[in-house]
Amino acid sequence: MQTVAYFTEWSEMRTKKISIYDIAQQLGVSTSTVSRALQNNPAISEKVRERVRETAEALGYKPNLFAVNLQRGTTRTIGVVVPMVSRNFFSMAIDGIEEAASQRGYDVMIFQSRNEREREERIINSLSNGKVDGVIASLASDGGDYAYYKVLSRYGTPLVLFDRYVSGLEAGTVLLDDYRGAFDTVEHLIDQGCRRIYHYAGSQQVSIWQNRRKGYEEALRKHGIEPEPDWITIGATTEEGGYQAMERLFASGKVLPEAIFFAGDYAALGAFRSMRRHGIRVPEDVALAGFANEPFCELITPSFTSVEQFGYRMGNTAAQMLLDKLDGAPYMDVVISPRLIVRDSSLWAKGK
Amino acid sequence: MQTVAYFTEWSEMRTKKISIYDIAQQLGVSTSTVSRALQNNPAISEKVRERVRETAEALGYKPNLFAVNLQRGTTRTIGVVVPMVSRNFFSMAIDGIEEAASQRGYDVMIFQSRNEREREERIINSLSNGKVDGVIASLASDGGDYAYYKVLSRYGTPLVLFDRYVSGLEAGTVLLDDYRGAFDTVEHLIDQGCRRIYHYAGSQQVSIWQNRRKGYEEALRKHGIEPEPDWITIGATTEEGGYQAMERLFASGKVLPEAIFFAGDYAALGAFRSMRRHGIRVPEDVALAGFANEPFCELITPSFTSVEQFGYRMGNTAAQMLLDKLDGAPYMDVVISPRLIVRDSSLWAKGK
DNA sequence: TTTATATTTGCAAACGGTTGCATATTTTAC
DNA sequence: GTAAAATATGCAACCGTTTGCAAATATAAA
Repeated sequence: MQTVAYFTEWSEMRTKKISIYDIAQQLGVSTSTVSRALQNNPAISEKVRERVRETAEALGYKPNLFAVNLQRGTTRTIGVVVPMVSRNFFSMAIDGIEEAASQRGYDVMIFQSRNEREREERIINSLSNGKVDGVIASLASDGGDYAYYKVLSRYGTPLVLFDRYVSGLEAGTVLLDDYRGAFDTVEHLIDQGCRRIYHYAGSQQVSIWQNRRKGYEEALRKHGIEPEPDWITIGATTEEGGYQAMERLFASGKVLPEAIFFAGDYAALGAFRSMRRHGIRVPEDVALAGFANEPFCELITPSFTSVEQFGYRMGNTAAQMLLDKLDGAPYMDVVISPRLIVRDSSLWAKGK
Repeated sequence: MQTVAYFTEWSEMRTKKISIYDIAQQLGVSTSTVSRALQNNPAISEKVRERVRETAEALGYKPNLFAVNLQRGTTRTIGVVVPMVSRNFFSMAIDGIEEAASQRGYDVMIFQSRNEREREERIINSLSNGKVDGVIASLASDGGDYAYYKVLSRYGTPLVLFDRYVSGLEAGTVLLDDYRGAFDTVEHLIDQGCRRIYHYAGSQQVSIWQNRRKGYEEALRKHGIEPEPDWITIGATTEEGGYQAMERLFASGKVLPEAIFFAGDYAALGAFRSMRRHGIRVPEDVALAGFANEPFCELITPSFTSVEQFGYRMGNTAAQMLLDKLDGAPYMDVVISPRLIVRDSSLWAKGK
C-alpha cells in the first residue's frame, strides 16, 4: 500500500530523535539521573554514570539544544554584524572572531548590514530576542541615529563594537587608531617632499573617516601646511567613488596635487585608474597612499602604500572581550595601532 | 545598603524579559489566547487580537525563540561550513548564501574547517543536533573518508555541497565545471603557440583538483600533445606551495616549460615571484594562467589570466536549493559554467 | 423559549531538558 | 544493633510556546 511504502521509506531515512527519556527507560532509571550523569555530576555514582554514557553513545544521543537553552537561558552563540563579509578586512575579522569563539565553545552567526541602516536595525532587533548571548558589530556606514542598538542593553545582551563605532552606546570597543594611521601616512608624504597633499575622505558621519581626516589635517599643520578646503573631497570609499572624484578633478582643469591620501584603498585604486587613463604617473607625478592594506596593494604596479588594520587581530580581540564580558568581566576599550606600510606609490622623492 | 544599590542598578539596566504570560495577565486572558492572537489565528476575535498586539507592543514583547523552536522543532537557521571565510571565493559565496537566507527569513551560522578533517568532523557532528535546519558545506581539502557527513542524513538534516564535493553522500550539489574551466584555459595556451605546458595541481583526493587536471590533460591530447608525467606537480595551492615548486624546478636545472597552468591563483602568484627572482619574464619566457580569478589577478602586473568561479552565484544557488529542499523540493545537481578571463600573463604569442 | 450552530476562549499536555528538595540506600561511628 | 552521616537516586516543577480538545458564550433557527 502506498502509505506503508511511504512510511517504510521514511523510517529508513531518518532515525527517530532519541532523548534522555529513551536512555532512562533502557536503563530503568529516571531522566534526572541521566541528565546528571551526562553532566558528570558527582552525585551520580561512577557505575551509573558510565552505563549512561555507554547507552547514550550506543543510541546516538544528542542533546536538544533548544531544550537546554530554554532551560538555561543561554545559547553559546554570538552574533556578528558587519557591513559586508566579502570585504577583506571584515572576512579577516570574522576569521578572528570565529577562531576565538570556537576555541571557547561558542558558535558564530553572521549578518550583513550591507551598509543599510534599515537592514542593520532589523538585524539588531531580531538579535535582541535571545537568539545570541552577545553581539559584535561594526556599524553600517551611513551614520545618523543608532538608538536601536540600545535594545540590546535593555535586554541585557552584551555588545562589542569594532572598527566603526558611535559614542553613547553601552558597549566595549575595539578600535583602530585611525587618527594615528592617517597622521603617519601624511607625515610620510611630507617626508617625501610633498606639500600640496589632498585627501579623499569618507562620510564624516562615521568615526573612522572623521579620525582619518583629523589625522590628515593635523599632520599637515604640524609641518606648517594649512590644508585648503578644496583639498578635501568627501565621497564613497569605493573604486567608483575614487574614479569619479579623480575624473572631476581632471575636468576642473585645476593643477594636480603632489600627493593624495585616500581614506580607503579601493578609492585609491579607482583614482589610480583614472590617472592612468590621463597619462599621469604614480608616484612621479602624483604620490598616492591608501588605507586598509587590501591584498592587492602589494601586487599592483606600482605597489600601493597603505595602512595595515590587523583585521584578524581586531576580530579576535573583540570576540575575546565579548566572551570575557559574558563571564562577568567588565567592558574594555581597546585601541589597536595601525602600521603604515610604505610601498612604491608614495615614493615621490625617488620619482624626482 | 550595598545589596539594594546593586539591585536598583541592575533593574535599571535590563528590563525583565516579558512573556506571553505577562500579556495574558495584563489582559485577563489565557496564554493560549495570546499565543493564537499573536499568530493571527482567526479563531481569536479581531477585537482581542488587536488588544493583544497592542499590549505586546507596549510591553516590548519578543518571543523566546528557544521555546518556539523546542515546540516546533525547527530553527530557521542554516549552517555553513567552509574551509576559510577569508578566501575571496568563500566570502563571496557566504555573501550569496546570506542574501538568499535573509530574504527567506533564515539566519546563517558560519563555521570554518580550516581544511582540517578533524575540525570539520567536530563541526558536522555538532550540527546534527538540531542546531540548524540544514547545512551548506564545501569540504575540507585533505580528502579521505567523509562518512561523518552521513550523520546529517541520518538525523534528517538536509545537506547541500558546493564547489568541493564527494560522491556517495545524500546531498544536493552546486559545482563548477572545473574540467571545462581547465580545458578552456589550456586550449587558450595552446592557441598562443605553447606546447610544453606544465600543470601545478592540488591534492588529487579532491574533486576540483582532479577535474582541473583532467581538463588539462585532455585539452593537450585533443591537440596531439601527450603530457609527460613530470609536467605535473602536485602540491598545496597556496602562494608558498607555488613558490617552492618553482624554486625546485629552477634548482633541477631542467629546461623551463612554455606555459604553466596553475590550479589556483595563489600558487600562480608564488611561482610568479620565484620567476621574477630568477629573472624570468611573464609571459615572454613563460606564460602563466591560474584559477579562481582572485581580485589581485587584474591588478598585478602582468595581469593574470584566470577562471572566474562565480562565488556569489554558487553560494546563492546552494542556499536556494537548501531552502527549497526544506520546503519539500527534491535535491538537485547544478553545474555552473566557469568563464576564462584572458589577461596579459598568458599572452605568450604577443611576447614573441 | 428552547435547541442547534457558530464563534471564542481556556485547560492542559506536550517539546526535552535541568535542578531543588525529598527520599531511599549505604556507610561510618558509637 | 542503632543512630548519624554520607551517598545515590527520584519526584516534580520549571523554562516559554504551541495546539488538540473541551467548555463557555453568543448567534441563529425553530
